[in-house]
Amino acid sequence: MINFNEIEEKWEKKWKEDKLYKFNPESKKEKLYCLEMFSYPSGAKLHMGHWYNYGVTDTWARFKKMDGYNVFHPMGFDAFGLPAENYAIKTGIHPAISTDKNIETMEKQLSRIGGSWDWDYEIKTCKEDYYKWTQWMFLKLYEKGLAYKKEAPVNFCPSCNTVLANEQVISGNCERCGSTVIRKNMSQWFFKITDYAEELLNDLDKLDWPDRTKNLQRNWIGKSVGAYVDFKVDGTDEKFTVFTTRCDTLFGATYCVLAPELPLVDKITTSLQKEEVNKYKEQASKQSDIERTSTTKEKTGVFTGAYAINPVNNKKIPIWISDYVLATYGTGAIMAVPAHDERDYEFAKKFNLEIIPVLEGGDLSKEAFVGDGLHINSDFLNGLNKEDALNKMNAYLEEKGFGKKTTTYKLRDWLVSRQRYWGAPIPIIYCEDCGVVPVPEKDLPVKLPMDVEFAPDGESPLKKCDSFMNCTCPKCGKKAKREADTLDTFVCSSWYYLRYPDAHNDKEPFNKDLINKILPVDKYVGGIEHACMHLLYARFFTKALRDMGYLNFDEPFLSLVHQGTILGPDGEKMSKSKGNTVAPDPLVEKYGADVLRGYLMFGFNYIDGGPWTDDGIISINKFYHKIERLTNAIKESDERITEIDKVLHNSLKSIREDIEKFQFNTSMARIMEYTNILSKYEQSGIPRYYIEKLLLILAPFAPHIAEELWQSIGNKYSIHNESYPIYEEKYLIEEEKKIAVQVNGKVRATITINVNDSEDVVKEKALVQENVKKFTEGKEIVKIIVIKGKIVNIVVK
RNA sequence: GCCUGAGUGGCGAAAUUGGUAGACGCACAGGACUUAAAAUCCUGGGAGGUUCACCCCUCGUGUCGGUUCAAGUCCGACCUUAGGCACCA
Repeated sequence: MINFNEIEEKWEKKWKEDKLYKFNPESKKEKLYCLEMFSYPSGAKLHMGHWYNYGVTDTWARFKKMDGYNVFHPMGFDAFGLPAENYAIKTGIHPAISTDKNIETMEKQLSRIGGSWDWDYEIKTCKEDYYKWTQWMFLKLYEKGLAYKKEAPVNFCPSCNTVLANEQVISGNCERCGSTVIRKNMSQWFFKITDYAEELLNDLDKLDWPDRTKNLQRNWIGKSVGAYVDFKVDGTDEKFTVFTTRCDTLFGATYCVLAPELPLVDKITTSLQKEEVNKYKEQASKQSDIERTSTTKEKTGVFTGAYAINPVNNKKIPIWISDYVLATYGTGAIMAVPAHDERDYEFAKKFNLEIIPVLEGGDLSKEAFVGDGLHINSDFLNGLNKEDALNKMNAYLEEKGFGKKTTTYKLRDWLVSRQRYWGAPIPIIYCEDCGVVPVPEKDLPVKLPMDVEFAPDGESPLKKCDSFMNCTCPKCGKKAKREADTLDTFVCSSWYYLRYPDAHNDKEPFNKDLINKILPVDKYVGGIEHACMHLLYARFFTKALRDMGYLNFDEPFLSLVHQGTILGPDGEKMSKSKGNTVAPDPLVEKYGADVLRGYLMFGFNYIDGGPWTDDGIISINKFYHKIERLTNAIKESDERITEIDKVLHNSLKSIREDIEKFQFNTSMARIMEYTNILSKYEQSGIPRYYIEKLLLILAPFAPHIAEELWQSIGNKYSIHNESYPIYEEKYLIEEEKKIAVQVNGKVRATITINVNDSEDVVKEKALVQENVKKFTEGKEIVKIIVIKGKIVNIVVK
């Protein structure tokens, strides 16, 4: 019996030496870019998730290569980021050193998977030759007005001591460490992803992505169509704009509410109310986001003393402030229609504000009526339904200049600066005379200094590094200071797929012609947790670069697959604290990489994942050893066996279809069916032809074992340069077929039909069945449905 | 509350998209080989009923209805569960 583990290392070495997986960009074959999300080089060993993602996707890539595609399949590391820095703070080991070491370990471990990556295209985002171009990206976005700095209330993680993007705040907590995020006013760099909100939303329709993921993005972008309506502040020149999705209820607006942070609040607050307003403002600013947005919290608010004029009826309505209105959404101001909005109703009830119904229906003494109803108390809208009223009001507002139709999004601009060390420095210089000056392209990269004190204290560690901070202004030559913040690592990963095909280009981030040939990525595989982060950011980058003329495609990832999660044997998510982790390494040592890959493919629905079982992996070990035995039963003979041919070609057809769908469990099942039929002939010997087919079929699934056995039957190295077997239709045609005969939808018999049987013959065959007769006798046959080659259903009364 | 998925044997799962539910495998049971075990091979199997046995019958894909000659698949309502969003105006 072969020791799988031993032969695997032998072949991996040889494949590497021979550069078996060398990508040839000049190839005339159709290109296919297969990409797994690259990983962070942590100190820990590869976990089951890595194997599940990389091992299984590799089978797909190998299949495509054997099937005639010019497969581009690179690998690299997302090497900047907090863990290395935190590790450094703890141990004193510099992130550059620990990261390099981790990468080296991971490279070794990855090669043990037996992946068909071409390592000549490897990327490490923390290296100068990469982050130089990350900085270049920043400059290009800056040039285009898509990168800007502004003072704004931002999410700050007190534990990581840095700001976070909205996407990195998971229900009020830091995505990385789980600490409660607080709000801080800080001057920060943003990317204007909101400029692309509409396109990011619309282009989802073009993508072969899971619906789940598309919905997450749609939800996150949060488009909502409504109108801006301008309100004048009574007795002043001030005015403000509210956003509403129901401008048709404008006649029911009985008060307005401003977010407490709005600058306008101070301008309009009457002296009588000043004290109360200030007190409320202070209170509100102290609250965390979770406290503030809790739906269970009772409404609070304060009257400003000022009144607004409702433009449609010139009614004076009071202006309040309340924290239930968010400064960051819409305009930070609303018109309140308490009769038809639950929140406004609650607020109005508490503070005794007027409630005017403008829609028919409901019982306002109990609650707000939020359903649909015909308009009342609404002048020219009376009697209209929602749709008509909206149209009419929109037209009216526009005509009178009171407001206009508009669209808002929940998506906010992407905050990219971080007050941490281990990241790409932002290529910006501050000059007293010239202001904000971008670093000229020729001066890139702005090197990350190595000798830095990086204990985080809420300010960038780079700030304390004089040799870094002090520079001369590129414009006027005077002394100047550098930007001390670094870029979020999500910026690095937003364009890495563009760098791979041209990873060693030192003149530009990529050659335009080359990447337009190899991109977009045809198959992208990774976890769903990146749905509203990496996957959204990368789409934004692609679109922005397209608009700058660098790319001729709109979307980076045409087809996306998420692997599921392999859970611990207890059905819980694997975690060290629960002690339910299953490490790949010991299993690889015991059974080999192919067996582990095989079980990961066979034992789960790839997209669902599921709990690990040891029994499962044993069964694949048995299966591969069975293939080994069958290979030993090889017989030099040209004999063809019809029974085997049928199974072979049927299996081949299914295997192809299933691999296409990332259904490796069923494709493995078909291989098993084929081996089952072969094993019937084990004693008498199996003709070479069938053994070769078996190994070729197996090659993408168990690349090492297939290579070894291929050689053992005297074939030429390497099996991975062979073509994947193709099925022939003629073997799929069944001359005879067993089909079911139903009476009133219940199966009562099966009959064997011939392909050439006419419908009448089939009916005849069905009706003469004993058991069919039993159920039809004495009854009237209403009709007989014959579905060709599938079923007969006799309807009786 | 809103938006997505998911729910099928003891277990992992499959089902040509409306056409014999449970492919393939695990575990299990019986048998063969063996002094014995391991390994391997063969047979069996959704539940219940009937039968010496084969046949056959009833029920069966979370629940309740509906459409259809025919429903795991389509429609409606609901339950459970996972994930996302949530005072978004």
